[in-house]
Amino acid sequence: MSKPVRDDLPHLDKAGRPTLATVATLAGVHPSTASRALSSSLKGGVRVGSADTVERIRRIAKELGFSRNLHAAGLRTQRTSLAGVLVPRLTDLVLATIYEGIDEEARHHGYQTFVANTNDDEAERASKTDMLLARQVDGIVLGDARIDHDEIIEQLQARRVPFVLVSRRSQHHPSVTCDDYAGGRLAAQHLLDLGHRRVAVIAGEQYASTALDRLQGFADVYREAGHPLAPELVVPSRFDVAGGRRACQQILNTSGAAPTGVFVVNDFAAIGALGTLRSAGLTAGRDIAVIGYNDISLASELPLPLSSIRSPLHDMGTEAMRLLLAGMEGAEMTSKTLKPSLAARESTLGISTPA
Amino acid sequence: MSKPVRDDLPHLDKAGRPTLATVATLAGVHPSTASRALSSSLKGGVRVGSADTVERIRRIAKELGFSRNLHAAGLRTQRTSLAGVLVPRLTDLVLATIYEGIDEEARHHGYQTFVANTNDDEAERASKTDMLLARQVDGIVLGDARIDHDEIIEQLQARRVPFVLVSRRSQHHPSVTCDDYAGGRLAAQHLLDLGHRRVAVIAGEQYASTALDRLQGFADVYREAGHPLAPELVVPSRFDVAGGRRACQQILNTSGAAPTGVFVVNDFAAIGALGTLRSAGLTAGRDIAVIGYNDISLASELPLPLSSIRSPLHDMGTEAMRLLLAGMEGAEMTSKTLKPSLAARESTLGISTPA
DNA sequence: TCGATTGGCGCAAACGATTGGGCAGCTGTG
DNA sequence: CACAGCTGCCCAATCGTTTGCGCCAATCGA
Repeated sequence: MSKPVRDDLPHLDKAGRPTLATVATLAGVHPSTASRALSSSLKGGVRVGSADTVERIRRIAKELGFSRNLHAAGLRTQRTSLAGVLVPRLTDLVLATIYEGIDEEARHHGYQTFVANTNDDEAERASKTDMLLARQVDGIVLGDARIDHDEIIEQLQARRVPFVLVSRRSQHHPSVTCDDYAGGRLAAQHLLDLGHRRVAVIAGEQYASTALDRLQGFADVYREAGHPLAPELVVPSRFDVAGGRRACQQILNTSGAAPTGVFVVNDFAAIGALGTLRSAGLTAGRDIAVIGYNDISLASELPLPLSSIRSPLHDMGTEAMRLLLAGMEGAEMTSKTLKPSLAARESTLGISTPA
Repeated sequence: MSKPVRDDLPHLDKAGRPTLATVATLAGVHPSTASRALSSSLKGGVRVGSADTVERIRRIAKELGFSRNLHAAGLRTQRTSLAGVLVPRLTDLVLATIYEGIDEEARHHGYQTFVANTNDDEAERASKTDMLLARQVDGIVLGDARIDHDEIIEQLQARRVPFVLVSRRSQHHPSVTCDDYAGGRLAAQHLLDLGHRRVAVIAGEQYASTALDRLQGFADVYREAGHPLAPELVVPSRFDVAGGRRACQQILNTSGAAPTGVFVVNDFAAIGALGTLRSAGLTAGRDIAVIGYNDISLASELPLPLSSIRSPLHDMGTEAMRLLLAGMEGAEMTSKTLKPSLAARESTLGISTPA
């Protein structure tokens, strides 16, 4: 990086770090000249000084370890190179992976991201959104949209802040999602092919389009095949391990014929379900088939490898950011849908004993 | 939140959002008065206007949905209320959990956090640090410190930026960590108590104090017990699932007597190891004991519940932020060490077949 | 009635960077 | 030699907010 800051320079800021004026003074030019010299690398060289002046300024800036105050620059230019990201929780690996995609793409385009958890809570969503706006973000990626009436989205529209939804869609707003309906159908067809006629669904949160669409696709396939789902075997749940555990318990407690297969709309919840089944003395893959959703990296490595629907999480993030970048430049924003695929493993195929 | 922005107001910013001047004009006062009225809630009411003026200004601000431009404010006050956080990767649940603790505590004290991944890569660490400094953060939490020579830390010291390490320690720098040495000893004592004499260690990255300390504690107990570790059974690894898988494969390939137990310094790597064992036809908990580290929420829910050393991740985050806050106020910073504990489960205790 | 005190606000200068406009000094041409 | 055109840089305004200083009017005491 750079040499330590010296203490005997002109125009240092209060933290003792060099400012543009420091560089300019040392180079014997006006701050405006220094500004142009340092930013001409970014913009096509219009109105930039002579080659040796530019060279000298750049060298001095580097020697000083100067880095421009992005807030001051943003104040002047009205652009912060900041994109806000709102997610339910970063400890949810699914969202963390999407976020990494978002951030990666943002950096490739000179943007930085500011991320915050909302815990799917309305009050938190509102306050975190306000926080992002107070930080003057140039645009927002929303990872926690609600399917129906979403106040936050309306706020953003009213304030004309460019935004894009990711993972979850909401009405006609621009979004990048995985085709959850198709994914639900994939899961259903897989279980159906294996001969499962009576199946349960651990259905996730009912305000999330992901959960709803996956269930819808799944239910449609079973209905079309002449085996409509039993309503008591479709139970909502949280998306985490504990949620899956509870929902699975509820299914096991249901009277009537036990299901031979379970579709869990989220891998973490599926792991919770596996835990419950184990506690109940059932072996997944033999006594009951279990298929999850998202195909997180753990799924294939579990002591009992979990069948799952793979969705391109990282790509969803990068695509979402790309769409937002387009939107911030005033382009039309058209939603994008990525394709899921099936990853069949022991939890549905049965247990293969290796040699 | 607030009403939509009107278009016919004075002094809107370029994005059409109201500024302090908008509020002031509508309230018929000078911007400085408005500033004082709106910030007196924060600071003990010195030099603040009459009660009804303040009231009127606050009401108008709320009606307009005014929120102050934090960058402009920071420019003036030289304090951004921003803390930077550097972590190896947010998709590592361990770091994500620590980060949540950090962020939570920060918000309680009116700070926001700006987080970035460094992938434990020196170049990325440098550029992300520069980025945080360009954003004028008031302090930094480093979650990716190197045990030995750490350039980033020296930079921060030279620039007099308050910082604190979390999870990993480095020399004498202020840090909040879990007592990894003690944790390593716990794991060793557990395996020793169960009768394992020949054990392997999947030892993690050798630049991280967490990995080194855990191994050291583990090795010490075995040495003291008269069963020093076989060097070929101690293999470094990445911290993720794939890293554990590879390291475990290497251990299985080792000539000589096979170990009866494995200590993996990280739960994700432990899950990878479980995958390898399963592929090799070995059943963890019966053929070989496996114990991980961190006790992530999944560990207890796995089809084969994983024994692990629990470390208070969330608390480490909050404590780290507390320490940083103290440091930012100029207080002395003294490192803190939290205590780990043992969570023994089937992967070491053996498989209990439920009724 | 008048001077001293004080409460309530306004004024203007910052903070650090950017940028349109403009002013020198140079070269080239007729 | 005069003038146009160009190059290379500076000037000053500006972004939105904060804050030391000081003004004005109201209140009080004598």
